[in-house]
Amino acid sequence: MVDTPRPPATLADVAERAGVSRQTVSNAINNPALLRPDTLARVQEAIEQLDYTPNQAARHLRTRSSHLVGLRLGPAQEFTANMAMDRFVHALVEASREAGYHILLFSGGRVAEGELPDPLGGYDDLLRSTAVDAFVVTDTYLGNPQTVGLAQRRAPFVAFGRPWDDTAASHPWVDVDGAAGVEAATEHLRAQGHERIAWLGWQPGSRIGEDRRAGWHRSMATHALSTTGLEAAVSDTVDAGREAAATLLDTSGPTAFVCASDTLAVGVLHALAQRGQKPGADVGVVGFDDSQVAQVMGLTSVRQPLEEVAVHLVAALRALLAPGRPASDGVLLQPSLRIRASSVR
Amino acid sequence: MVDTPRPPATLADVAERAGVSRQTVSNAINNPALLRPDTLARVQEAIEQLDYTPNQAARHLRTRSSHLVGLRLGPAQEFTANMAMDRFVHALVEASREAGYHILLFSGGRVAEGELPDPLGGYDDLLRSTAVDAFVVTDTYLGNPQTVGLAQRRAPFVAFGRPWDDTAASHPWVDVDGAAGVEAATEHLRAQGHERIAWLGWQPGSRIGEDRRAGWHRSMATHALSTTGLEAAVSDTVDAGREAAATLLDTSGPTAFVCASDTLAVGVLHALAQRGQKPGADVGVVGFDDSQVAQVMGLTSVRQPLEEVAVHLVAALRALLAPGRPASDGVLLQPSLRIRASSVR
DNA sequence: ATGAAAGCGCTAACAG
DNA sequence: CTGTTAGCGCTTTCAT
Repeated sequence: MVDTPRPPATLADVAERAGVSRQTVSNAINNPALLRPDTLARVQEAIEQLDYTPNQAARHLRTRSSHLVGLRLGPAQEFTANMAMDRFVHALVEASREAGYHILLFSGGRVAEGELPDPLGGYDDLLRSTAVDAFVVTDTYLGNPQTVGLAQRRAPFVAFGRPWDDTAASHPWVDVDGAAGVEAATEHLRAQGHERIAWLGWQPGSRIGEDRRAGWHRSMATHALSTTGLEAAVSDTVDAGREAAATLLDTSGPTAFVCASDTLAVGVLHALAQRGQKPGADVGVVGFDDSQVAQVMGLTSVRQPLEEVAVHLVAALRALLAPGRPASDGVLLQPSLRIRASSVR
Repeated sequence: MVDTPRPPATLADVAERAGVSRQTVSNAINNPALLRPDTLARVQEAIEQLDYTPNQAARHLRTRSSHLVGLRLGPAQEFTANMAMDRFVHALVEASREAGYHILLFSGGRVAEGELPDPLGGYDDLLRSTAVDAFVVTDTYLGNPQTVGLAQRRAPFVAFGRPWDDTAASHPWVDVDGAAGVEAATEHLRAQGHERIAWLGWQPGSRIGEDRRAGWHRSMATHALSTTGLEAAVSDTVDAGREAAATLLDTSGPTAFVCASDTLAVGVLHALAQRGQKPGADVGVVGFDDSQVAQVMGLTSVRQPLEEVAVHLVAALRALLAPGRPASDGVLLQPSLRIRASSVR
């Protein structure tokens, strides 16, 4: 009753069945145009009948290409980055599939208390063991030791995130224009009649944070609105956001908040609830990331086009791995604003 | 100035450098006990100097084991499942790493409007092409066509999720005792003095949903509390949860809600906000999944031990792929209750 | 304890 | 257009 799990068919099996040589079968798969139509048909029929699928390992060994792309899941990813990571991974898997690639997840390894994570942890082995063809690097917000390190090792990779201050960088990258997103958010609040629009951002040192703040500043300048006393820089937690919002409300009476993250925006919502003020009607609030939290709480938020990011990353990957390496380049995509109750009067 | 990217060292390179045969180097890596200490040391030194890492493709071809485990990311994952997926994937990657496995993500493929997704979409090719050694199957909540299908194909896999009604199932699985989690949640609300505790669940047809509901029912029975008029079954959205909660509050005056998901619990919070009632102080609310949303909104929630689930899954995987296949078995883990403001008076 | 030979399944290069 | 030859880097016999 037990149908013995026969070993999968090989090229040789197909060749024999179709009455051709192994090479011809190989061509039928990788270069069908080279075959005469009738031969091709015969081979394809044999493939069908034997339910043949090429052995990846053998192909990989021969062609030195695994069609695998490595993606490192950070050691206990930063909360903020985490909020959108899920969507990004989905998008990347989908985009890769269409290009014939699979995503290989790996971990940076556990980081001991008080130790800095090895920025290249895990990359090296995967690369040298020829387990992956290339990497997608996402955590460029840490500064960019990994892009530099990978470049030194001549590892093929594409980055989600600009090479901010590394002018020597010469790898392909895709990023989202955070400043433009925040600017649109600020414009939106202005259009709702707000003039005292506060910025709730992160502590200095994050290029991403500085970029987003710039969008607020630009918009305020455009409308000749004062920004003095209207900003705070805190760590990316709900509590920090709540406290900072409360202080700002007490000291300089903003009527709206633009935040560097949904997390901070939720903090603002908490502060408003504590004082019995209604988001939207009383005080406008906009977050960043369009996380599930924003969707569920009715929080207006800047949404990164992660699906598009993924498609561009995969396109860059293909170009990178194709024979004639074209010049590296960067792509900057525009986010969109998801307007919900928290910013509408 | 360009340091030519020399091809990685091979076994032969190491052998030559160490003055031994290739085979001895192979043994040094896979079976060090076979070597004389001094030979071993010499080989290891050569490995070090040449920065040698075994070529995965060659090893894979030879041993027929890729050390890759496939995980399918569902086509536009159900919202609920999604909320905890991120944490699970992290946990799985981490657990796999320690066992020398990597996670290969693949997509079920896009599902056309109105079409049912192919439950085995993507699995087959990966398996026959020897790209992965095994699978982790997560979406058993769909019923379990994939476990049945995979079993038929004799594909090695372990499941996160019980084989509910498939008594013939003989694969290893790990699951979380949802009923126990909900029971604990209900007990907690009872300890807070609540007697009219409502259940807000999903529409029938989901074994997971029925299981969770059973926990509520059991707890209510234990305390001889009536459940009549105290339950609603809706689809898993915030709006549906809000409406159902409002109706229940109007018709049968519950003082607390236990919900099948955080999504529904958020709906309850919305309903309370609309009537000016305070979660915790006025009406107790407990969700399920301990998602970011719960953490950020101060929602008490049942938390699945996903890290532990991952560890058990990987252990099962190792046993499955090891020579002497031990009998399959299941593991049922206990969730814990994360108590926050929404359930405390 | 070490070495020699064979071959996993495939494709690149060349020959016919 | 099709077939032959060779070899990717490794591990598994089987000798020594």
